[in-house]
Amino acid sequence: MDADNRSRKTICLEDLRRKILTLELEPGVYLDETELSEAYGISRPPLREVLRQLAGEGYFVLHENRGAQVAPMTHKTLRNFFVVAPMIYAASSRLAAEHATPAQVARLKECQWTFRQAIRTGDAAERALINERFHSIIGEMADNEYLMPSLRRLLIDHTRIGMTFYNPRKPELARQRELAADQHDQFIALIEAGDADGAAALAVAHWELSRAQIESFVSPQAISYPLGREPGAEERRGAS
Amino acid sequence: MDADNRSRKTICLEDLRRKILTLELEPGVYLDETELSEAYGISRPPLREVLRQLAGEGYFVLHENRGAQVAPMTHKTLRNFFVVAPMIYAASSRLAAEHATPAQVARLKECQWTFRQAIRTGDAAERALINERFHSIIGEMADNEYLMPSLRRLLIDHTRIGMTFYNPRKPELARQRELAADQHDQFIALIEAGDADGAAALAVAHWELSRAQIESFVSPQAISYPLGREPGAEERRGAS
DNA sequence: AAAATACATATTGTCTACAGCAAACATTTG
DNA sequence: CAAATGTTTGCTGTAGACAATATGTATTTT
Repeated sequence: MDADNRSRKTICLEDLRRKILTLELEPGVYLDETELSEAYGISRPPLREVLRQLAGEGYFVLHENRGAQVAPMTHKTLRNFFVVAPMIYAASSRLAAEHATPAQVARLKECQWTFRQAIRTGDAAERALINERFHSIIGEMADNEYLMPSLRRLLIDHTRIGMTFYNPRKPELARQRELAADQHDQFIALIEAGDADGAAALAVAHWELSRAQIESFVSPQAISYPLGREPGAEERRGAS
Repeated sequence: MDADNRSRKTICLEDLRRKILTLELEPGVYLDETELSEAYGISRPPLREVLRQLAGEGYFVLHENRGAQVAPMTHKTLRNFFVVAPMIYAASSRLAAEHATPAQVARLKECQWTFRQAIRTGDAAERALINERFHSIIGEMADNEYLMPSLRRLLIDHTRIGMTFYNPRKPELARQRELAADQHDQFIALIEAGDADGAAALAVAHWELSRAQIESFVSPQAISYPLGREPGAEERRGAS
């Protein structure tokens, strides 16, 4: 029945995840069940199941009688993210180094190879998705069902934040991406060597790189105003 | 329509949670959708939505074409739990002390009052549920959507483990419960005072109490065999 | 003219009936 | 008698039709 062996329901699930991660579906927007079910060629009951599951994973917020809203990103969201991310990332990496199986390491290497490709040829969305998968695999290596839920939630918004603050005009981002990719290689080496402390430390460093990148967008360098004109004066004039 | 203002679907959701937390539904068992839907007076599609959501929260594991299985508890489960719990509990308590609102503190106090009652009059299941609620409220106080998923998952199994290793024959457990209740009072005081470090430290202490209790069941004190008879000799004789 | 209420419309929530898959049992054949 | 295959039964998965609720608009009343 399916060209793929994946069912249409599974396709729907994965496609919605992808669209949310890449911001193709913007945070906060409401989706129409009928439209979606028709788009994926399934009826509304299974679609609603999919939405419930994705709500459980943090992709959607469900409002009674109001439908499914793509998980919004507020100012508080970003703050909370910064507070928890390093702890969970470090813990995941540590456990990954302790528990990773050879098969998982192979998968991680393959993913990293794809990531290198994407850095050069791919677009921002593709890079973001592959990066998400890389860290997802590390999460799976950690093999801890109590840590995974928070990690999953973090990766969703880490990916979306990365997409939000992406700007193709900034050439220094390319250098930072190379650096990130180098750190990925180090992750693989440390995990393969079973170096838990090293992996945890690298996770923090990797996080710092990402954080600095985000912060450079959130509070960018001020432009130098001529003479002593008040910052924001133009905006006020334009708004009135 | 509803005697309660909660819909029957909500009742179903909450009742399944309760039954799983109290081990009324044992880990690993498979549930029949038709039976359940009839029991709660709803049809199968909304029931399936409920199951999907609860699967997302970690109460169930869904197997394709095989139905819903109450989340099983293996040896690995327990190990993983021990590894992650102190970190997440400490982090939650710290953030709770930093962010708790007066209204939330009031709710926590009310919950603690109920807990004290339950220690004397309630049964094991009631105590377990109220304890779960107490720590859930602390989680809500932390107000961090990235930390909450793991905390929720931990509380599910913490509650179930507590029920598993409960034995009404052990009088020293009553003393430990009093101690736990005292620590709850300290939680309230520290959170109200905004003492983040204190709350985090108390979380670790509270965890240690719980851990010691669990461990006393997992590896109980050996009985003293008369003379030099080999441990397990009886079992071997019986088995052959 | 403005506000409130009633109605119409669109969307979510639910139910019943059917289709598909899997496991267990019976039957047949080597 | 054993093993393999066919059949049956009971469950999960899905579809389409119906009910309920919320929102927006139009009309009426003050």
